[in-house]
Amino acid sequence: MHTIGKFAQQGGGTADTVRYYEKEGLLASARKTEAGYRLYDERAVRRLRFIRQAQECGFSLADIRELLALKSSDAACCKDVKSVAVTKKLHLEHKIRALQLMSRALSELIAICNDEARPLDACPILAALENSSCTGKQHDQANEKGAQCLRWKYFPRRAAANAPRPGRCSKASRKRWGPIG
Amino acid sequence: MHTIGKFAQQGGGTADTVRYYEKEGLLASARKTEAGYRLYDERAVRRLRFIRQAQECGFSLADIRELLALKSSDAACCKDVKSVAVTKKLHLEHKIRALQLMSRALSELIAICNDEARPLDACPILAALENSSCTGKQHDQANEKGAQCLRWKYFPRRAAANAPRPGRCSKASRKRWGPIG
DNA sequence: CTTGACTTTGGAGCGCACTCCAGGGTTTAC
DNA sequence: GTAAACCCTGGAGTGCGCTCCAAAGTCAAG
Repeated sequence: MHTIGKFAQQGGGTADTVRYYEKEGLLASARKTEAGYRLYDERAVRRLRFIRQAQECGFSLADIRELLALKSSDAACCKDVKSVAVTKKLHLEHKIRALQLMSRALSELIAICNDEARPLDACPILAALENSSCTGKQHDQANEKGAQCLRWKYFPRRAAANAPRPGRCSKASRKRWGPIG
Repeated sequence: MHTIGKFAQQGGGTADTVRYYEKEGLLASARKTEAGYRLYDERAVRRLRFIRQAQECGFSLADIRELLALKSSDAACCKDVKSVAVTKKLHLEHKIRALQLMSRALSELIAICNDEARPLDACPILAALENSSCTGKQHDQANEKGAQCLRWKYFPRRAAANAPRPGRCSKASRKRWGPIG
C-alpha cells in the first residue's frame, strides 16, 4: 500500500497527475485512510503504468479511457474491446510509417552533408529543405491519408460542420480533418 | 500566385493556420497587393508543405523554426544544421521504437482474443491490460529514458520550480470540461 | 449594381494534459 | 514537541497549435 507520492513515483508521474487522472476517471477513486489519504495497491500501480505507457505511445487520455471504460460496461463484449484494439493498431501503424519516412529523410539529409565546415550558402541540407524534397517524393494522396491518421490527436474540437454556431454561417472551418472512424 | 485561401489548400491547412505561421515566424511576411491581400508563389507552397510534413512527423513548430532559422543566420554553418538533424533523428528513432513496442503489444492482445463472443468477464484482452503485461516486459530504467525522450512535446514546466511566479493575470479559465464518459 | 465569396486586422477562446498554488491537515523523525 | 515532509481540496495558470469571430474592405459573376 502506497500513499499518492510513492504511488506516482512507482507508476510514473506526479501526485498531481494521479489526482488529475482520478478526476478524469482514468483511475478509480482510491480507498482512503481515516485522515483522507489515498492508498494504492500493486494493481493500481500496474494500471497507472499502463496508462503512462499507452500515453507515451501517442494515445490520448480519451483513447485510453475508451479502452478501460469497456471493462465496466455490461453491454460490451470482447468483440468491442478487440475492435478498439484493432483500430488503435491501425492508427499506430500509420504513425510508424510516417515517422519512418521522416527518419529516412533525415538520414538522407545527414548523409549528403559531407563537408561540415561548408558555409551555409552551400549547405545541401538547407537546399533539400528548400525544395521540400526531403521525403524523396511529392505530396500525394496516400501520404495525405496517412498524415490525417497521424494527427489523430488534433481533431477539430468542435465538429463545426455538424454543429454551426448561432449567428452568421461561417463554414470557415473546412472539413479537412473530418472525424475519422 | 495564390491568395491565402488557395495557398493554404495547396500546402495544407487553413488561411488561419497560415496567418498563424506568419505571426510565429515560420513563414516570411508575404508580399501583398495594393488592397492588402497576401500573395504566395510556388516556393512558399513548398515551404508550407515542408512545415506541415515535419509537423505530421511529430516535430513541434519550435523544432521546425529552429531548423528554418539557421538558414538566415550568418554565424551558423552547415555543421549546426547537421547537428539539429541528427538530434531530431534520434528523437524520431526513440519514438518509433516505442510505437513499435505498443503495436506489437496490441497484436498480441488481438491474437489472444480468439473468441469474440465471449463475455467481458472472460476477455483476455482486458485481463492482459489489467496485468499491464502488454509489452511483455516490465517497466525498466531504459524504457523510462526512452519514454522521457518520447514526450519531448510536453516538457516538464516544473523546471522553474523555484523561479519567481510568472505574472498571473486576466482571463478566468474556469472550464470543468463536462462529465467524463 | 448587387450578391456572395473572399480577404484584412486584432483579439478572444478552446482542448489537452498537466502544473502550481493557497491554506489547511497529518505523519514521521529527531 | 517541533520541524520537515508528506497529504488534502479547489481552483487558477500554462504552453501549444490552432480556431473562431467581428467588422470592415475587395473582387468576380450574374
